[in-house]
Amino acid sequence: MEGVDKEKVQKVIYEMSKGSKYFENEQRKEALTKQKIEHLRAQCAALTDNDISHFQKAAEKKMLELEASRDLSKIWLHTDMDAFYAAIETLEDPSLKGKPLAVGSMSMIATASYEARKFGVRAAMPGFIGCKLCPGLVFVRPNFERYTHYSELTRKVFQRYDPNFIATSLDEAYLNITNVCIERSITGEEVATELRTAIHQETGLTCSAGVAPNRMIAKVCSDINKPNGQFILPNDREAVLTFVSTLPIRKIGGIGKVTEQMLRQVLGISTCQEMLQKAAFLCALFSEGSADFFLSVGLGLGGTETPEQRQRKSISCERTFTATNDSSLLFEKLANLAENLAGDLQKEGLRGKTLTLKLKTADFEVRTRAVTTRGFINSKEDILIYATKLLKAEMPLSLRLMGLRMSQLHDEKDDSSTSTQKTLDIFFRSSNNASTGQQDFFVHDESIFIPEQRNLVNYSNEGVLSNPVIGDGLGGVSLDDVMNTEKLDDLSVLTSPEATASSCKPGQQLWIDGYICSICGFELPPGFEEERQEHSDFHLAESLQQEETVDSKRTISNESRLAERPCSSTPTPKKKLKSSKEGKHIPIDAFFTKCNKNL
DNA sequence: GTTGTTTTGAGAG
DNA sequence: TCGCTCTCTCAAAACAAC
Repeated sequence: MEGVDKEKVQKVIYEMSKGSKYFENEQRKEALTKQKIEHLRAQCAALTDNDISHFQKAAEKKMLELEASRDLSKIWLHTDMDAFYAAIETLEDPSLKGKPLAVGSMSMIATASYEARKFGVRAAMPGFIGCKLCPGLVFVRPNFERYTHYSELTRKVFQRYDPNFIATSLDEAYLNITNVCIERSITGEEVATELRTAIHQETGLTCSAGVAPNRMIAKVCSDINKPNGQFILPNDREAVLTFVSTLPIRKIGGIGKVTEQMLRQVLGISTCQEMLQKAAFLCALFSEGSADFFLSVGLGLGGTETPEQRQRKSISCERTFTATNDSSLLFEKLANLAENLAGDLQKEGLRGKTLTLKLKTADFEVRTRAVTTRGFINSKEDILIYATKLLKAEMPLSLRLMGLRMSQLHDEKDDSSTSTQKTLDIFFRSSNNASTGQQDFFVHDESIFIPEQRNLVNYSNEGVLSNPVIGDGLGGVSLDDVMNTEKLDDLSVLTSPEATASSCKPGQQLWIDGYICSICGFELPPGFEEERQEHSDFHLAESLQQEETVDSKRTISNESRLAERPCSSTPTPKKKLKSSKEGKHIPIDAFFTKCNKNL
């Protein structure tokens, strides 16, 4: 921003931050970045002339390929609303007009008005620093319903120019205006002017626009004449190359503070064009994907086709709070998060397999710990079981943020769920579920089939349930249960040897209808005598093993229980390799292959 | 033993 | 007194397949 005393702003930010835990963490992160830079420098120095010549050839080949893919036939427009949240608040309350305004709180500013920006106040800045920079700063709490309403109004306008426009946030969108330009014989510039006028008429808000042959450049262009302006780059190769020749790499979406530092300090790259000059080194030092991206940037290439609508890959929630090491408070917050996440999953009809616990310590260190469950889950109770295990493994610690994310999603509406029918363990489990009502925690044979659950089954409690049947994924686990280690570990009774042994007496094994195993539901027609015998032996061995281990398991101390970690999570140090028996998942297909071979 | 794939944690944007 | 949500990438470890 012009007129901002950047030095003064930097000094205020430094003075306000130094000595804080946040600041210390930032320094830690900077040290890590320096390490990365040193590592890259060493790699660079180790390159021989031969290496460089090899990578130069590879880079030239890649650049030719990329150049061949250049498409100048499309016209893309990027729009960005000006200080969107602040502008809406001013529109709704005209008394705010002309005042330095921050939408957010003392903790964090989401958007600042242009009057506030003159003082150096900006988005993603803590409110208390904003106050210091601009003593008269007016704060307004965010009102997302309001912003969504206005966003919808802008989208109605976008729709008229490109029905398949790509909204990247409430206030930004990409429009492919090629057809509009052709059909109405007008230029991209005329479309941009018309669209911005329409937005203003229909919302009372202003926006900026950029027009270019691809999305990457269009986004850069929309920032050039902000606020309430536009910039048009013609669909001409030379114009594009001239444009990027002096363009600082930091202007490109995807190149942030760390990448900028690495490219500048290791290879001396600061403009997009310099990417091409150092192409061989980019290919030598970075992964293929990264190198391709950097070279595309150097050539001014970007997306020109409207991408297919992507499916959601994860769903999460997280909350920041006053740092605490009070475990009861932390588990209470965890329960709230589990409830929120379950609600969101159920609202969208989704279930997930991988649960990730995110933690931010009082020192701002961020950790994630994940567990992959055997089946798809979405109930608060199931989520809480796994989340609690993950959190317990990290205790004790002082936290200021916790979050839960579910990934490897599966749409409930799509019940084909082929992925759950791939392995014997799931096969066995599902057949047992049918008779017991259990879903995710039934263990037929802990040592073979369910390594993730070993922390649940390695020790059973004194009180073994006479009836192992528990409803939908251990429903009804209360906060008290979660808080109480003993109670939580009582869950092991679900998978206790007694619980399963009672249903696994080999002598009672019957082939229902002549081919369905009454214990696990596995189907083996008469004629597969050898396999049927093998199958019976398996259940016999299983039963004997369980009986043998019952007593020893009961004697395991509480200490060893606490030392257990969720097996699928990967805390530091990484989990040990399991023995083949412990960790082996036997693909059901493989079993059938074997059967066929024996025919 | 080698190679390819998946999982996990970390971090960028 | 420094947020929330989501996607993507990378490296290393774990694991499967040959």
